Amino acid sequence: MDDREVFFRVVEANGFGAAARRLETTPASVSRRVKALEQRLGVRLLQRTTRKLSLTDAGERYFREGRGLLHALGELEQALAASAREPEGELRVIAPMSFGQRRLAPLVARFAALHSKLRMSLLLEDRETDLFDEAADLAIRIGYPTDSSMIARAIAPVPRHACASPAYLKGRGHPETPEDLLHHDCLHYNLISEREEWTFRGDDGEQTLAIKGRFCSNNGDVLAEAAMQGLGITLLPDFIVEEGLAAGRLVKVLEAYERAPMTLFALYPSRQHVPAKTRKFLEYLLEHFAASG
Amino acid sequence: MDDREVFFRVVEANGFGAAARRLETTPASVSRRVKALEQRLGVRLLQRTTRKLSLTDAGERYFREGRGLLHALGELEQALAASAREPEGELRVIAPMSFGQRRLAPLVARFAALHSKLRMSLLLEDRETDLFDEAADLAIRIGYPTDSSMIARAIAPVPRHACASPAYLKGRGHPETPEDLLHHDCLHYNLISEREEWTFRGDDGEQTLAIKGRFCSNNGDVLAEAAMQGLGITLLPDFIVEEGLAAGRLVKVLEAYERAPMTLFALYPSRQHVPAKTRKFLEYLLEHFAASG
DNA sequence: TGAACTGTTACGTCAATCGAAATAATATCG
DNA sequence: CGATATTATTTCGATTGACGTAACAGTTCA
Repeated sequence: MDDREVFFRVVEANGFGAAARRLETTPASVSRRVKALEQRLGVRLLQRTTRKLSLTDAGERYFREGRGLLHALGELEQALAASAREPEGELRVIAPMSFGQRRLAPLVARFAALHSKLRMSLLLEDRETDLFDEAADLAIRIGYPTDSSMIARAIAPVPRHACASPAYLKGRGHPETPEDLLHHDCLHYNLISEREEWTFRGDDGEQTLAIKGRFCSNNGDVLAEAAMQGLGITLLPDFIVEEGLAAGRLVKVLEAYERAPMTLFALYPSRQHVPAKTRKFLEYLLEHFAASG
Repeated sequence: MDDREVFFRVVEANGFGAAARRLETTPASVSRRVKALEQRLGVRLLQRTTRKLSLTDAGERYFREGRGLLHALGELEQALAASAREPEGELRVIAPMSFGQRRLAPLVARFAALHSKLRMSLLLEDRETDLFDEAADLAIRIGYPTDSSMIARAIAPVPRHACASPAYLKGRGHPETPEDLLHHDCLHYNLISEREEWTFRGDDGEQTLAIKGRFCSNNGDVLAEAAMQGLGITLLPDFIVEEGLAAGRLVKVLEAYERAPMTLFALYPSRQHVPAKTRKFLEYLLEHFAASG
């Protein structure tokens, strides 16, 4: 409690004892606080006998003008604290392009609809962006967390499938085991990992293959499109290839093998005092992806 | 130093270390203060890496709006402290009627002329007034201090003379010794002391006489006038009787005897944090009465 | 005159705060 | 690419400061 606040309460309560009761402390403490304030200002604020109390000129002015200022400051601080509880202001989210367009955008729109005080901004970029540079609150990533100064919160596993176009498979043959991929053109996604390696697990154990190919991109849709054009085999999240699969333009391969786990992550700056907007959005994401499997 | 101030300085200096240097403290302390403030508000204000520093939404708003408020509060406090140094506002002085009219009024006027920011109020009352009731800063008294909760500052001795009118002395005779007064009508001033006693000191030692008379008043001019009308002998300050003496309407008696000391006092509430207006006026009074003997 | 009330002071205790140094993390420079 | 310098944070021991209790002083009211 600020000394100033104590003084104002003494004036309001018109007495040290009364102020002490309202502040839930002792008259001794109140007396000391007022004394300390007077010492600091070098001005006597209250003229006091044991029985009567009156403001000096300085005290009168301090009460009249200072109280409003301190009160405004308190209001401001309370508003800030409230902003930590109720989402408001702007929530800036960074996400990969494909995932952002297909999965995040509808969620973001619905979340924004839930919180009228909140403005949302969804930045889709297929590169590792700095949360500071973009002044973003949250980054959605698929793969593995790399930035050690951020908190990485796993949201959901990302199912993937290896696929290719029917035409490609007709020409190059169906791979039946992971090793068969070594003789295929593989379309590599170069945002998540620099190493061109795919990992599969089947009945015969886990295998990591240094795949090769003639085409790579940092955009899943581009890879999917390349696959549909017959450029090779891709290993992409289901949400990217599901359209192509449904349309028959892509066919799953090596379905019997479990693909290396990929995870949908949210990265945010710190674990202490996460703003409500960020926290609530995270909860919303978790809820949604838990429900949708 | 307020935690808030520390935070604002960090933002201004754009760094904890830089802020620490300006505040003449350690980065450790600054870090703790900011952390404490964030804890108190429940909001993270600064997003910090070891290298970069950026304001959160809350921090931005707090800095933008809060800084002005705290600054205004600081300005106000500084102005109050200054008011303790330079006389301003209203200075309310209580004084006895006769002394106020004859001696104080010109001084008050001249003092007010010296300080343009000061308004002066001179209340003349021949009774023991409460400084609180009158909201006064200073009371001038002649005699002895009685109110123990006030500081009594002696300003100057008050010379007095016993006088009577020539007519009275012609009819009742000149008193040659203090004891002679027991057979005279004495005009008593009943503001200063309730006891009707006068004290004289001569070659033969000190004598206190329980005087008696048929007339008393709480106003010196009334007593002087009564004396001039031949009602008896008065013992009054020189500033009251000097006109009558000069005009020959009063004559001094018992001049060889030293009268009991009376003193001009100033009473004010407390010794700590005396406002500049009060302090300066006291100094002015002391200076003047030291010069005029 | 005594009882009840009010603000202040004294004092022992305990927690908050401080500075110094160690630590962790990250730009920058060779 | 690795070493260094810079920056924020944490730890630790010591000190300072704040608190409540209780005694005190002065004032009002019955």
